[in-house]
Amino acid sequence: MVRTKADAKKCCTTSETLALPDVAWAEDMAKLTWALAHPARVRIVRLLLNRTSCMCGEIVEEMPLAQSTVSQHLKILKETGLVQGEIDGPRVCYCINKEAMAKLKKLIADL
Amino acid sequence: MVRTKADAKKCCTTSETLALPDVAWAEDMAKLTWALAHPARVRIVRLLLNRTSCMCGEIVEEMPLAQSTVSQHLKILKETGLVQGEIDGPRVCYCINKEAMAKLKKLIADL
DNA sequence: GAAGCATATCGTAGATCGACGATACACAAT
DNA sequence: ATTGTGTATCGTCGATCTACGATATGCTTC
Repeated sequence: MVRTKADAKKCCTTSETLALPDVAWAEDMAKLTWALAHPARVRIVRLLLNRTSCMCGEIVEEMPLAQSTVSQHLKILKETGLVQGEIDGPRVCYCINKEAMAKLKKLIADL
Repeated sequence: MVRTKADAKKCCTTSETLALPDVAWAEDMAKLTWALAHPARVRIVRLLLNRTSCMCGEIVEEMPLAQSTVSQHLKILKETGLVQGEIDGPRVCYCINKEAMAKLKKLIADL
């Protein structure tokens, strides 16, 4: 089972394109996936998907994290556009941005 | 347009379930999305998807990064299972782990 | 205006990331 | 065995993440 250089060559079909995908596209994808790259943020998103909307306080109650930490994660989710926050008096009502969600799903599905 | 406490209440349908998703599920999702949470790794994955397989050196050539940096990213992709590396003599042939890829797609699609 | 509640921001500390060059390792060819 | 090539690992540095408590902000109510 000695493998020669010729054998190794077989593993790579050099005729296939190697062109790098668009840098902007990659950054877009990375930004969106990064939003979900932390268990706490995944749980928050899942939580919001189960409801039409949710108050910040309710999220904090369900998470084993300090209020300030949850607020930080929410900020990240807002910055990436996955989540929207609507000020409602002294509270804030969070909900999923369905467009951003659809974009993420499409990006992954088309991968 | 003064909003009272009763109005605020409307924004949240408290009858909906608030049960947190499984922690393990969230960690699973976070691990996989984190693998794509960097533009360089997104580009590498895309590159591998365009080919049946690819040598490490070819990836390095196409990326504006040092060989050691690319190797680090590949290590992360291998650890998350998205990418497999097959030793082929002195070289390593990388390819996408289709099962892991399918799992990621399903996780996102089912979100 | 004062008090109270909900949320955001600040400041900090430790952990991890991301980049690189230098170096070690593994295999092939000589 | 030695050399050369391709890849992985090490060590380091600055930047960023994540967590927290403390504090500021904004709105409502009294």
